Amino acid sequence: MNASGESDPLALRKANTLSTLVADRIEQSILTGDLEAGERINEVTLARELGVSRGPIREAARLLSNQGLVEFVANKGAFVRRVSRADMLEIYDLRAVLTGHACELAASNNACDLQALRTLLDEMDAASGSDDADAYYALNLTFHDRLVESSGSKRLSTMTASLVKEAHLFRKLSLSSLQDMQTSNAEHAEIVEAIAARNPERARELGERHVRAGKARFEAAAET
Amino acid sequence: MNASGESDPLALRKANTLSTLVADRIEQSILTGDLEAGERINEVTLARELGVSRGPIREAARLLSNQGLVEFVANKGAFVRRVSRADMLEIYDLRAVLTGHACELAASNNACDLQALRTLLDEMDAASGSDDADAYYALNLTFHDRLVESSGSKRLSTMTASLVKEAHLFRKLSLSSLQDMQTSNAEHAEIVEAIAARNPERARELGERHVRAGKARFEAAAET
DNA sequence: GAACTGACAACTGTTGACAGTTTGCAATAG
DNA sequence: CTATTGCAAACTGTCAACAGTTGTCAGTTC
Repeated sequence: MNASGESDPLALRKANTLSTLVADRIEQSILTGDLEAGERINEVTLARELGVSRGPIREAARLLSNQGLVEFVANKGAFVRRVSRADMLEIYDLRAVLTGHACELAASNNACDLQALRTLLDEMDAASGSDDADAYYALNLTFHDRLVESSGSKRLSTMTASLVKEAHLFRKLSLSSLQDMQTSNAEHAEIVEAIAARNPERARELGERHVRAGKARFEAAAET
Repeated sequence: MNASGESDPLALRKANTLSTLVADRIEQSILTGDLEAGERINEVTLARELGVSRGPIREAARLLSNQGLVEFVANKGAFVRRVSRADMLEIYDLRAVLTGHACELAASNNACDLQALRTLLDEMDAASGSDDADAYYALNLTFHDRLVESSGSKRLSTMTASLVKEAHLFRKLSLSSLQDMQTSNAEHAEIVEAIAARNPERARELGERHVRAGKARFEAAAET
């Protein structure tokens, strides 16, 4: 609501720099679809809109560029990344491999919060029980987030997060039939089990297979 | 007045923006050790040195920050990333997984330039034959580069490149005994063979194991 | 009527200046 | 002699103005 952000941002300005806040803002605009894929990010317009100068905007855009959300063209500016179907398949493959690795590490670690993961499993069951695809979708995201985080590898987390964000840019269809949700969550449960059982190989295999299954679902749904 | 800037940069300015050139320059300074790990990047000094203003410097730093070479602290500036031994192990694990994936893809693709890879194998053999660790090191880098590129996945390439650059920051020891070079290149050859034989599973397994072996060599050498 | 030319408008790239924060040093109190 | 406080220099964060580029559109020519 604060187009020229007042109370909240000002408090944060002590820790975070303006560029960071602007970056968050742009990121949100992109992920909510407020800024469409392929659209140019007009610096002066955005600067006026947010009540800052162009400097922080440019820095924020640079920050997002290496995260894969934004693309730069010299003398033409920053464009919201356009993600093709081929990109999506590539992203799924990478996520599969990284998720598998994360699960392997999580199964070897002591630092995995199984309780939290199991709670999310239950909540996702509830969501699919009431056929609430939106809720399931959100829970699924946080589940995968937690899963990767429990690997203990920060790099792995940021890599995955970046890929997930990029995947968001492909908006054609959000999938999730009732059937899909149920099988997906069954796979989740198996993964958590393997981690709890301290079986790294199996955890890896299941984690990788789960994302590959997601890729298959995507491919099936995106058949045109 | 560009301290050691010549005619070349001016020609490139048409295509690339100043920020990009500055970023390349900084990256080089970091990788050659000109800028030491943990050192702060002084904006005004660097700006004066390169004959540009602070804007491009800041943007370049932002560009490098998401590449893992530079770290930002609010109101304190940009620091050359400090890479610990634990970081190195984490990086090795990730590289192992990604390299495995790259090999798998390369074995499934038609777009793999086997000829180039084999040439590199020979050159590395020659380098280890004359016990030239530096040459081997450089060749090894390009070999892995080519290998990952032949996966056809651009994202995979940039991810790996980023990790490799980060690993460069850990300078303690460059490893490579004669023995290491020979075994390492034998592994390379096996990988190329598997790719040529169109055996994705084996290629993946070998690629992953090769980097893991590198990790083991690193651990053995870094024992203090 | 179609193709080319040249100016104009909109935007990005870059710069130099201003404001706020951090840090090190020096003076002072205990 | 040590600890604390206050100041000043250095540096980063931000801004507003200038310079160069790109794309468009009217005018001209064939």
